[in-house]
Amino acid sequence: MENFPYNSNPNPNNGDIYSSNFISTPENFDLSDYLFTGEGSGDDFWSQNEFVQSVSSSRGSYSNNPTPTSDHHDIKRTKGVKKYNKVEAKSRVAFRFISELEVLDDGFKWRKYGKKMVKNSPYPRNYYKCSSGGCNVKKRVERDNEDSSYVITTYEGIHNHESPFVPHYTHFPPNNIPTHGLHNLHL
DNA sequence: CGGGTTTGACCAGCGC
DNA sequence: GCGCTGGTCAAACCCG
Repeated sequence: MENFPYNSNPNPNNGDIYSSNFISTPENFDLSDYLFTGEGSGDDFWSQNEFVQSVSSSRGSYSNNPTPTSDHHDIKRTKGVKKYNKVEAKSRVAFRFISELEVLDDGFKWRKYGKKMVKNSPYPRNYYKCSSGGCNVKKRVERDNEDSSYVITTYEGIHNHESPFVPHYTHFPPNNIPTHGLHNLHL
């Protein structure tokens, strides 16, 4: 934890986003680079459109580049590879911040399960799963190929448990996260 | 020895 | 159909 200045816990199940220590080094973290994404089904916490509007309208450097991967989620699997179904949607949250370190210590335990070189980027993308049993939250970590001082971390899913390291804060409704938090905390 | 990391392989989706 | 790309698995490996 001491290697990373932010105690950011993006889990919408707790209120860390509103906690005073959510951002402890504002000079390194531009909240307008702090992205919320949802799935396209419209039934989610935040639809993709809501995300684009609420974030890109204020600045949104990634508004034209929302999390680019296919929005599918595991339902069943064949040999070695999961099959996906868009019907099952999960929330997704993306952060973009300046850091020399690529691993954001967010209070959860993550197990790395893959590393992949991605097109149009000299930097690999790393894949992590929450190592807590029964928790299917994943995150992807990659460097911004346009500005390697930035690290892009994308969380997918919602933890079904509390952070083992971060105290629980007051509950907040997920619907309140995006614009409200952005504007209140804008630097 | 248990848990995490590395890395090659596998598969699905997509564009052509 | 084919090739490319992204996401995941899992065996081997590493480390405390």
